[in-house]
Amino acid sequence: MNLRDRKRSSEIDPDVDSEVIVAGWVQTIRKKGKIAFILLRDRAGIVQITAMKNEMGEESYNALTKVQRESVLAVRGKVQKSEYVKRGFEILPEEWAVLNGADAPLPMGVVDKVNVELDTRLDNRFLDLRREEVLSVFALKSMMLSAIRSSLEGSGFVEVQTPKILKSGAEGGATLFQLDYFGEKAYLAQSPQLFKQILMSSGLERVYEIAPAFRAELSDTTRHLSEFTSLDFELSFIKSQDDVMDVVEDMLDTAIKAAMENGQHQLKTLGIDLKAPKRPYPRITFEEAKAMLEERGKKVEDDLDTEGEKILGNIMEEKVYDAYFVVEYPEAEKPFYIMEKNGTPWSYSFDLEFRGQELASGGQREHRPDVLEERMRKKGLNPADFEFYLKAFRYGMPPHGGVGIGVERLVQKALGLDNVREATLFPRDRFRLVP
RNA sequence: GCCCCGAUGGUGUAGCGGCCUAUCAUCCAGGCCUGUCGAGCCUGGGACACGGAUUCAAAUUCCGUUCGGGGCGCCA
Repeated sequence: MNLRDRKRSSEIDPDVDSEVIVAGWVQTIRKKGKIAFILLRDRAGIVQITAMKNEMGEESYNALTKVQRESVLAVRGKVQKSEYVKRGFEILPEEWAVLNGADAPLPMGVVDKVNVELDTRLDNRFLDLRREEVLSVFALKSMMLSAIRSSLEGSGFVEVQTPKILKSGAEGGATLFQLDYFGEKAYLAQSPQLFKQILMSSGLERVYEIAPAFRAELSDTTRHLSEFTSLDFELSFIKSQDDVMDVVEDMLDTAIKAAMENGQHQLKTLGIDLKAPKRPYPRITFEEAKAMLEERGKKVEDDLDTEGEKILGNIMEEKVYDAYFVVEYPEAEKPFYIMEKNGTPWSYSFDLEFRGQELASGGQREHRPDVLEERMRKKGLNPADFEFYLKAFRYGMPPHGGVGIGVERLVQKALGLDNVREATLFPRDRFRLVP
């Protein structure tokens, strides 16, 4: 039996194939005396192997029907049309081999009729991913990222990689993981922010990066991870932050439409009726948002809290807007690299909100070195610590802006998942470092 | 970092001081069945997180440890 000749379950055509080799995981064996039905699963689907004692001989039949669930099994056999089987055909085994047996009992059931808690699932992610609905999330994530890449490439963005081991962080250092770098203190990058901006000075004009970001926040919520995938981009020669939001909107729209188009099967598996958010995404100023919330009796101080975010999400949902921008936050709430709206307490910043949750944060950057240094001091930072960054601003830095988007949050919200960990293969959080 | 809550077979649970040699389902093992498809039926197997305390008696109450769950803050 040569496995190179194996057919994936979805490729078998009973009108054409008379004999096939299939291989996959044994999902269930329904033994019924002298006949047994084995459901063999591969990534593409499931085929039924029908084993008959009188055809195969007692010894082979007994051995085959004793194989443990989730073992890897290869079968060569006749393809036979059958009205008994849902797919219209079955495979009558002529030769079979267990490529790798599974221990029993399984640490968690793949098709058992009992719930499994997320924690148990994550401890046994390899088994969890054997479930079609779990795998579907990651197939859809891949489709969305692929669409985002083409969308950005089509708009003239260049993909870049920036260092994840840094001497200093983007905003000081409170949320950084510290590590030992040949005897010197170093940190894991919480964002590619400073490097994206340095690249604006290089003349690349438009760059994007899809890479991990690390946050040592002691957060323990359904929307935080210690390591997440950050989709960042930065573009030069913008007139205002509206130019950045335009790209974000196009990108999100493309990503969701790609999932709708290419992921129909997966969406059906998950039972999700995915719809692209209504465009254009409204752009509400912070002050307007504050007024809308206060109208509902919700006090707003300097920033939107989680409750405020959710209420605003509900208000916008009533107007059939799933996605919207909140723009011009108080500059005091925003990092040093954001441009102030001169003469006002506001800033040229925006958050992308999706059904009441922050998905992305961006804005126009301060590109004038003297103003930038002043802002750093205002935020309690020492410009001398950021010399490698400030240097790039002194020899020709174009006006620019950009954004950082949480990829797992995007997938979580788009697919309506309860927990961001569901959108992460091997999540890292405050309590989880393994697997 | 703060506030709540929880830990019972491999998995998911019932239990709320003595009626627990601990319930049910799933699972595993064995048996019956040649058309199953959440197969069915019969028999059997397997657990009170750890350490201490209270009590005649602790799965059950109390304290600590470890590990989880939800929320807040912070953020993507």
